[in-house]
Amino acid sequence: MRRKITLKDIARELEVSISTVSKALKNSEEIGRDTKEKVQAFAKLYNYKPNNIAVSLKNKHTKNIGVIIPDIVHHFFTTVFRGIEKYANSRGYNVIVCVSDDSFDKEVINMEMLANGSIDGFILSLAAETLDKGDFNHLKQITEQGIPLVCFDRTTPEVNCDKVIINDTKIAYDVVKKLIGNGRSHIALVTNKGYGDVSDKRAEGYRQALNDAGLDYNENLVLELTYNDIDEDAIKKFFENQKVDAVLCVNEMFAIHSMGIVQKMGCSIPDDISFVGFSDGILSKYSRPTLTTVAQHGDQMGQLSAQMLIERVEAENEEEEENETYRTEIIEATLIERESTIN
Amino acid sequence: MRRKITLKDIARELEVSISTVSKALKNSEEIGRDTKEKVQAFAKLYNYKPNNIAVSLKNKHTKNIGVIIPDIVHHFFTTVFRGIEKYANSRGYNVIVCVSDDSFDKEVINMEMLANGSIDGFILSLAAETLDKGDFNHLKQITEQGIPLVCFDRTTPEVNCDKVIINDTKIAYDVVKKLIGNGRSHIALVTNKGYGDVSDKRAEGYRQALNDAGLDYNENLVLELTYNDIDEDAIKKFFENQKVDAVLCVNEMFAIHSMGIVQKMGCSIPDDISFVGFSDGILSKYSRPTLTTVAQHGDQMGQLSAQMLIERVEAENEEEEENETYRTEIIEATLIERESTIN
DNA sequence: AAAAATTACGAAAACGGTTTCGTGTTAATA
DNA sequence: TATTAACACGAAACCGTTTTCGTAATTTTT
Repeated sequence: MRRKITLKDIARELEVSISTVSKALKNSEEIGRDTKEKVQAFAKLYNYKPNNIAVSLKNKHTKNIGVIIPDIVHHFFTTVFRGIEKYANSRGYNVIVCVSDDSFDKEVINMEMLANGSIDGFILSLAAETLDKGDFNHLKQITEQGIPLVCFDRTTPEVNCDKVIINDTKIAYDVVKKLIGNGRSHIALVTNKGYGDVSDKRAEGYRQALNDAGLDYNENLVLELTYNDIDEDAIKKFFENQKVDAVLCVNEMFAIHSMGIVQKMGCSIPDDISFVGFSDGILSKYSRPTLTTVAQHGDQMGQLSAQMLIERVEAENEEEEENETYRTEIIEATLIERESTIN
Repeated sequence: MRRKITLKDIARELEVSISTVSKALKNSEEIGRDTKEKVQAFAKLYNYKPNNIAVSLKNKHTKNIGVIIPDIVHHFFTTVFRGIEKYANSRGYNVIVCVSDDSFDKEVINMEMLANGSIDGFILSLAAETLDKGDFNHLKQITEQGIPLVCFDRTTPEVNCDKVIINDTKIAYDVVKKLIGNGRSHIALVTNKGYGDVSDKRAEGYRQALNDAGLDYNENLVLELTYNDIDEDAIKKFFENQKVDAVLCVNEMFAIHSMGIVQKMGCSIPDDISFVGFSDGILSKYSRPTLTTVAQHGDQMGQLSAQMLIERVEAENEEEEENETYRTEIIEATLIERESTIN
């Protein structure tokens, strides 16, 4: 087993000083032609590569970014992650991922683990439990320490940092408007039981669209479900008891389950009921009928998040003064129309 | 912005030496009661946490493991990753992910980036291009440097390292045997165009089962597709020209696409044709009909990989002598029967 | 009371780099 | 020829820890 070669080894072997070797490898003007060539040749021969850890310690940055997401087996987060990884890599950064499992405690622990020098900045999407709890002290601590933070999708107004979100309210509004335009008037909303921000915004858009069209907002047309434990009976009852001709679901899963159930009940999609979901995942493309859905452009979201983070990280390195004005970038969601709606 | 506090800061503030602080925080017997309490209280008050990078440099291990996978927006890899992350985290390790995008070059670059001190060991699944090319020098270099390596799923006999795979051949054999038992005799195989190992093993099981049942292996019953660019016309022609009453697909995508096409052709599933896929992903559960599929237990695979890696990493730390006998663990795949087959 | 042992701490090296500054040698200038 | 500038390199500090070893001061033992 050949251990990695260090500057010291090269210096000893070539009978020069460590600093000379270091400079020679950086092609410094300080070092003479011959010495440089000698050192570089030797380094190449023995495949010298600087030790990342040592460089990090010295330079006070790691070229690592920490990503904390609620779940990884989840199409949307996965696409965002790919965007992050792609951009980060292109800038020479590596990505450390931790999954919070939608747990507040895990989110806190993960952040603390990474905040002690392992990373230059964080990208995260809040755990459901954190959102429920409304406790964001761990995030505030991070930002107070001067560690850059970018939140995407599941964010909170309570913490000051860069954010990347989609225009949830508007797109939900547009979708419902469109359904109304298609002649639908009994439009249901299938949403998440009690956790905030994203679902709420979509619900808000839904409500506004109804309102603007002169339709009443009817609580009975709103079904709340739990993502990880979808209650099929509740769905069944809901559709048995309400007259519904279109459904907006805040995610793909709810849409797929609901579609399956109303189909079993003998309804035809989209003739009797139109369906629209959120987050254009793999199921939407392959369900029967295929599902009209709001694309959240996770890849783009990830890339943009990474870009914002890295910009801030590198700005911190250079300038002393910090720019305390945080940006909130909005990615335009787009509707992908498929068989589950009538155009 | 409160910068992170260091040992030096504490030492200065409390007018003791850095070593005393370090020892006091570790509850060393060397340090007197009073001093210890004073230091610990101060550290707690200012929320002192040791700098990971410095500790890594000193201790020669990072508590990071590098994971290199072909794709992250892919259910199987995603579940494996979750397993890795879960286990690693429980052992105090963090996970750095790089995606190779099935590209040889990216795989090499990513490994080199991480191999310079950033990680204690690798877990990887080979890029398709690497498998095609048959060039594994980058892996050999890694192991020669004494960096532990665990390969999962897409592995190669050419490199000596720990491996975690499923019993591809046997499960494919069993599945085909079962299809035959159900009275099917024109059994097709839909496989990957030209990349090795996993698909080949499944094909081998397919062949053996036919052979053992006295059925001829018929090349015309084997369809080769490209994962990222599925040729629907080819599928259509295939099923038009061959009499087929059961299909084994080496992945879920191929199965879903094929099912859709034969359904459009007027075939009934499973009455006319049974379908079985590999890797129990999200589509299998929600397709119509639901798809019988081989579960690869990605989560378990990930956990086991992480466990094997960490064991080796920590063994390296302690003992001087290395254990050069590598293990290959086999995860038992299981068939999940759904509507696409007759039981 | 002298010798030995213990206690409690500090100095310093080490991990592997980067970078500033100083200096001896040669080349250019006055 | 004396002075200055340019060149080529090395010493040493530094990043933030851990850890070995040395040593005053105190306590215990003879």
